[in-house]
Amino acid sequence: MSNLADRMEEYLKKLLILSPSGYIDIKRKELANKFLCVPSQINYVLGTRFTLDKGYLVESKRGGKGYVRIKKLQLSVENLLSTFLKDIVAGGISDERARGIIQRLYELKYISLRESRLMETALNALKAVEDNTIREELRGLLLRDMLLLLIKF
Amino acid sequence: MSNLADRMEEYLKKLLILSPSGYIDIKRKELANKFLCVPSQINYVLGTRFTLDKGYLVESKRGGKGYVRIKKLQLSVENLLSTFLKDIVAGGISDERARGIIQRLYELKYISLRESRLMETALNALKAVEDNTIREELRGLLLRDMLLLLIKF
DNA sequence: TTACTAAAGGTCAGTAATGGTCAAAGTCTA
DNA sequence: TAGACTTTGACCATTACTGACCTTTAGTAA
Repeated sequence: MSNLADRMEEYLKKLLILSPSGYIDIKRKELANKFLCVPSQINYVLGTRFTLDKGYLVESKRGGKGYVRIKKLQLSVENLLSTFLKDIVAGGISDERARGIIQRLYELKYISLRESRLMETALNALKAVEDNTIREELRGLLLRDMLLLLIKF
Repeated sequence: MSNLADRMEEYLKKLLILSPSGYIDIKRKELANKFLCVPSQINYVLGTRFTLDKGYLVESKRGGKGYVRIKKLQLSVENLLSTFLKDIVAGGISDERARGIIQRLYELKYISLRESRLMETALNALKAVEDNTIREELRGLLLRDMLLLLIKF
């Protein structure tokens, strides 16, 4: 029922959980063979599911003895928040980045699923704002205030 | 008496009753084929028969392996919410009324303190929007989407 | 060293597979 | 027959997947 990309994502995340080192090394071609697809499909999955915003770091090496390494980042909530707040205060913030932040906070159990969805919904509503610049600013404001609030409670 | 839309409604409701999970997943195109109509007819049926007011929630995903999920809600607080929703959809909503709704939901223990604050914070951020009319609209959108979200989770 | 080769992995544009929207046309019904 | 409800179809948006072509690296023969 589910598609290739979803199954591959699930597979890789399972491997990550089982890995004591916190990262996994894979061979692009081997994985493609295992899932009966072209190698570039791996990049699609990595590019859509294992982004930095979602808390993953992907490194790779080409050529002989090449590999793709997927690492799950472990950051403390404090670091996360202060980094993000700095970014935000500096100006606006992209929609993608904002969502990444929310996702991370959820993974860190700092906010509940419902809270994370509420925040995402608030971001969504901003799509209705016509002006690009204003929207970015508003998004920054919104996210900052919500984060500050979460710190308080 | 028995037009396409009615027959399709009946069919889907039958499926829902038979589904242990409380929801069903369908393929828009397949269903259209089964009923010998254009795909958009499915959207018409969903939009007229499976609305929130009637206790249904519809979610979907596009692209390969996409789907349309229809969920039957267990009514209770949902009733209350849909009442609020009707008000909101009618146009914008005042800041006061918005806060009133949030307060009410908190009192009913439908949302936590933290959740209520998050929602209020989101409303606050809108103060930065200059244009009065746009602000009202945006507030309506925002609150509506957040309430819809709460129903889902 | 140098140059060549094989073995990786990366990019990107194109295609396929879905579902969504909206307005116009058709059909019923009070 | 006006207004409400249905149905259709053209056009749009999103997500997944593929393949041709490109870049990098390790190994090795000269």
